Amino acid sequence: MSPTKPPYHHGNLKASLLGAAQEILETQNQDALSMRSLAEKVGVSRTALYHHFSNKNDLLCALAENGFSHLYELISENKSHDTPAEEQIQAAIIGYLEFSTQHAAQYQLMFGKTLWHTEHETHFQRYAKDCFRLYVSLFETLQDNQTLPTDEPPLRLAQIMWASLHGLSQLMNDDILTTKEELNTLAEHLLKRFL
Amino acid sequence: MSPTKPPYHHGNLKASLLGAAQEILETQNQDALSMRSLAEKVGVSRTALYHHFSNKNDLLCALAENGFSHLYELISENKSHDTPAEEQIQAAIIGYLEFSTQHAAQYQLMFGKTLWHTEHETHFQRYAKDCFRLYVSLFETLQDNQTLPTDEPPLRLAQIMWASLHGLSQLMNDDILTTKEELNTLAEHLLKRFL
DNA sequence: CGATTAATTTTGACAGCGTCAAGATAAGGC
DNA sequence: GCCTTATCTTGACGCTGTCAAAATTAATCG
Repeated sequence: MSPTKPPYHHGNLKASLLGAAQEILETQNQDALSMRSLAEKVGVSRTALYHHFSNKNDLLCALAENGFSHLYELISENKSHDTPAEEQIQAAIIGYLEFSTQHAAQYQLMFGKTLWHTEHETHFQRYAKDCFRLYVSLFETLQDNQTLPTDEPPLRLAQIMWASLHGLSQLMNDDILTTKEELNTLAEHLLKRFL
Repeated sequence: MSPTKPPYHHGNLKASLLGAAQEILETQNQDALSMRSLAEKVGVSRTALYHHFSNKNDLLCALAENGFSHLYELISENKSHDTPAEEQIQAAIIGYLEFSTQHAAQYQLMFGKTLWHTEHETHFQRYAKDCFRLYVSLFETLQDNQTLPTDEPPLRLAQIMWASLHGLSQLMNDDILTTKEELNTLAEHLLKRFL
């Protein structure tokens, strides 16, 4: 019947689950995402999920990792472009804030304590750190360009910038900052402070 | 027997509950704080709490408000002291980070989406905003002192500073920044960037 | 093609959660 | 001392994540 007929049992459940979960995150908030509601949305029984994710935390990790891969591409794009250096960092800031505010629930997940407070380093955490390393290298490039001051190591610059962007994102997503305009002017001031 | 004997039924449950809840937040994390476990810890039945807090959210608001009052005093102290202006802002930064990292779970609560994403403005939110206003006035004073540059309105300065501190706090509390030393050096760099 | 193995999904169950309704208890005001 | 009112308990409901065991289906091998 359908062009992409599910091959067996349900079909490729894992992908469907991730897609449906993402959709819940986009349209509702994080605690609307329960294993049971997700199962129902996809049309399988409550425990079918546990053959593809060992537990809820595992599923959340996968979703968060998708988020970091999104961020990874965003940073990559900015690096490869042949745009002026000053616009590059501007684009990085704007891009970051757009991502964090347009995918608020997913962003919350990516930086939430749930996935970071673990005994051993997880695959997800390694991926996230790779993402941050790429971010640091962007700052390195911009220092070589003389776009950014070189009085501090690129790691420090990147850390402070990330922390500031993270703080702004959180305040925005938690409705403590109220308007998008407020966010934009703050982003501008932040940029000015760095150049 | 005891010098402060509980006057009736259980005693002053509300205060006991807040105390016990605070203790859970200090020693464990936020999701260890359940209405039922709290009731058991204090020695009453599950639903006794609902005569003092209309629901769990209400209890969390009270805890978060305590946190803001802590922050409020912290800022007040810095303002009243006759210390040099430059040390004032340094103390404000250090004090903020110390509070946010030493009371991580409570801090999470204070800025978590749960308490901020509401239909109408709550008492808790009004209190928090008062706290922020005091913070802004600190920046105002420091601009009058010529300690801080006056090219931007104090509100913007305060917002960016708060966002940066908030971001640092979150990264630290979520174990994304790993060491206290890293936090301290970042705080120094942040201060340098503002002066 | 048929039988066996392996992957997948379901049903049933358990403990924990927040919270409502109804009843029990005890304190304070008259 | 009675009555009102505040306080607390027991019972219950629906929700959650997750385990064990059974059932179903696909893949594989002879």
